[in-house]
Formats: sequence, structure tokens, C-alpha cells
Amino acid sequence: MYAKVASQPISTTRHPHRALPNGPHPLQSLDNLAMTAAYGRGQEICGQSRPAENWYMVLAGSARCFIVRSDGRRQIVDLLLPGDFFGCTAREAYDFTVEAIDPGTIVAGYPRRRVEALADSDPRLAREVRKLVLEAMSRLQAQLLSIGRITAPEKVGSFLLDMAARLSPGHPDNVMLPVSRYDIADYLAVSVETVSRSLTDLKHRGVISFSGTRSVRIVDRDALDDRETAAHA
Amino acid sequence: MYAKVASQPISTTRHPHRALPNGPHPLQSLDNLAMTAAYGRGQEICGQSRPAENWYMVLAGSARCFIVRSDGRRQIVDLLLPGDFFGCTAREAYDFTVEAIDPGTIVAGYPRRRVEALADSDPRLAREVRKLVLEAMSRLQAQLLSIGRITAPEKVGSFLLDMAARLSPGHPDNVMLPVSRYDIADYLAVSVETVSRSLTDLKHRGVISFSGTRSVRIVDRDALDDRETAAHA
DNA sequence: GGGTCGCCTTGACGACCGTCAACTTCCCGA
DNA sequence: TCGGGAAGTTGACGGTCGTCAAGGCGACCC
Repeated sequence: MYAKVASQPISTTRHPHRALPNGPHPLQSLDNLAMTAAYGRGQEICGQSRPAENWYMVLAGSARCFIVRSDGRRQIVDLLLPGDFFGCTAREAYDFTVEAIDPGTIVAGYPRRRVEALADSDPRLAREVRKLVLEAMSRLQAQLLSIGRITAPEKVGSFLLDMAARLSPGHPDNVMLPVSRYDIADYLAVSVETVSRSLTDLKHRGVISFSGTRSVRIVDRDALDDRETAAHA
Repeated sequence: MYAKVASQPISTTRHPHRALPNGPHPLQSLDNLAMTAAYGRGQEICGQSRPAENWYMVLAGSARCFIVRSDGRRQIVDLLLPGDFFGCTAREAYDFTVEAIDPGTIVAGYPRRRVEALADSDPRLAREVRKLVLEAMSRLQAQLLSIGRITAPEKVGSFLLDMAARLSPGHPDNVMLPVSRYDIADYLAVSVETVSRSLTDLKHRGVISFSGTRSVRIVDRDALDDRETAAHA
């Protein structure tokens, strides 16, 4: 289904360099606990049903969190970008597998037990963790809304807007897609062909334009943004 | 789109009676902070874009967490059963609307600021809150996996298994559906007709059987459970 | 430079599901 | 008991998307 790569990180260091573009990252106070590791394309960061010993944060690159069904179809449950938190579960084992997408993805790992112990004594850290988990939940909700749309172009449009907001909050009209069409398809639960057709459809309708396959420019935001409304609009 | 009901709870009391079937509920230590309220069918418990002043837990009955899109379609983002936590967000306003489904739904509300202050000084409470949030996240992930399936009968089957596990962990083969076909449809992002057809399809194939429209008996669990597998199966 | 392997696109066809419509059943209140 | 409305089911039909297939494009390695 997908290429299997050596399961050891390319390199690991203690004391992460603070690689986030926006300066110091949210869990900076845990830097001395963290183990930073670099992963190549497709390398596994943590695996389903393995003991959930670490919490993680993406420092650079991108990663996908997914499960594989018995029919071989892969459902991507979360796309992870710099600053995103993952690996946090209530259970003893991870529910999902996380793989690096970008070659040169850098991830900080925090030993769960020690973080929890620290959080017990440091309310600020505890709040920070709560916030990060809630942000992960927001990502899930956003994805649910994307998948829940009717037509494929709507799903893809919603995905583009979401990516634009997450990747370049400053210049939200140019997106450099961090993932392949295949990943988009597995994220939105549609086929690759449909993703491709939807994108060319949007292009022909003048809603978006391309410079290369991965670089998208959002031309008509409103046409993409068939946005959700409050129940009390 | 859906009936609007009086926006005041039917009744409210301080000091909630511990109505959970499984005995004392997880946030018992907050009982003296809580405000319990009873809601009728379709009544709003908290509304999108209103200030997020409370966290909630369902004590009895059922509720739906949803957004309404500009085209009038409603996406149910979470179905809430006794013991479920909701209303917890990182932002200042609720992202969604929550309505009671069951007449006689009882909900405990906890003032957010005071809970957070308490959590700062009580690590056990902070852990409890983390756990409840992570459980809410598990529900979202499970729903994502249901929606992400290919055919409608698969989606419905996955939904039935999920409901069975959540509602009656002891007798997981008999489900009393707490929601209408319309709610199932909006939860799975399909049409009502498709839900109905899928159910009769499953019935004709001998996978499930009915006693009344809401009471389902799971006959062939494996046929429903085309379950997800680890990436390393 | 050539070859190979992913990634992406396009076409044809058929199945599935959304929409519209009609009808039945059930529940609740008058 | 009757009536009305919501909930649920079933049928017909058309559009959308998944599947299968073929081909183009680009990157990377030898």
C-alpha cells in the first residue's frame, strides 16, 4: 500500500533546537526533557498498538496520522504541521500510526510520564497541554466538516482553505501543499482521481490557479468558502 | 430546518444528583460548583458563537453537537451520551451548538474559569479533565472513521457498533438507538433515505434485526465489523 | 543521458447515493 | 376516538464518484 522505510530516525539529539518558524514553541519549558529526532519520507514516528510512551510535537516538516483498514484503504486522521501536537491518548497504546511526509521532518518527543508528573506540579504547563490537545481536537472537527461536505470539489476546496490558514496565516492566498494527491485523497476519504478532477475543475472555473502541481493560488475565496454558518445566523 | 424550542432549561438545581448509571461521575469533586439543568427535546444547551463560559457533562438522556452550513445542511459533530463531556474549547466562544435530543436530558454545567482555577491547584482534577477531553477526541476519531468508509451500509454498520459499545458495554448486541434516522443521517453525512435503505439492507441480509424502529439487535457482528487494522497487521 | 519510479492527469463505464415524491406507521394531543 | 404531524420506508431517476485503464510528467540515480 505504501513504501516501508527503515524504522530508525535519521538522527536524534537531546535539547531540541527551537526550529519553529514562530520562535519558541509552546512546550519550551520541556526542552530539557525532549528528544528531538529527524525522519525521512515515510518513516514511522510512532506506531499503532505500540505503548504510548511519548507525546510529540512537529518542529519542522510534516507528518500524517492514519489507520489502515482491512481492505487496504488508508484513512488519514490528522495532518501534522510545525507546531502541531500529537501522540496524546488516554489509552496505554497509540491508536494510530504516524509517519513523516516531508524528508527532513523534525519531531520533538516528550516522555509521557515525566510530562504528566511535571504538569502535576506546574499548572501553567498543564494549561498549555490542555490547550494543545484542544487544538488537536479543533483540527479533527475541521476535518470532519470537510469530509462531511457533499461534493468532492467542496471537500477539496475546504481542504485548501484549511491548509492555507494553517500554513501561511499571513498570506492566506498562496498555499504550498505539503502533501501528495494521494494523501489528500486519504485525508478526505475520496479517490485520488476525484481529487485530481476536483482540482482541475476548480482551476477551469477560475477559483484557483497553479504554479507547479503543489503550489496553489486561491483566486476566488468565496467560491471555495461555502462556509458553515451558525445555527442562529 | 428543525423545530425551535424555548431556550430556557425546564428546571435547574445546584448540587447535581449523581444521575449516571455507573455511580459517581468523573467530575464528582466539582459537584458543589455544578449547575444541573434538565432540557426538553430540541432545546439548546449551548449555542455557537456564544461565550464559552461553561463546560458540560451529560448525566442522563442524549444530546447532539452540530453546526448548520449555509446550504441548510446540518452536520452533527458529536453525539453525547451519559458520561460524555462537551463544551470544552480553546477559544472564547463555542464553535458549535448543542441541543438535547431526549426529552428529559440532564446536563451538569461547570463554570469554566472556576474549574480551571481549581485544576491549577488540584493535579488530580487536571488529569481528570485531560482524560475527559481525550475521550471526546476519541469519539471524534471514531466518527471520522465511520464517515470515511466507502459505502453507506458500512457507515451505518460502523455507527451501530459504536453505539452498541457506548450504550451497553455489557450487552453489546442489543442497541436502543437514542436518535432518529435524521440524526444518524446528519451524523454520518448521508441522506435519511440512504440510512433507511442501509438499515433494511442489513436487515434483509440477516446482519441485524429489529424490534421496533429504534431497537436493533446485532446478529452477525463480523459482517458489520469490517474493522480497521493496524498499519502493521 | 537514459532509465526507472512515483506522482499526477484524463477517459470510459458502471454502481451508488442524493433528490423528489408518495405512502405508511407511530405518537401525541385535542 | 379521532386527527395531525413527525418519523420512517419505498420507488424512480439522474448525477457524482469509484474503479479500471492508459498515458504524461518530473525527479532522482546510475
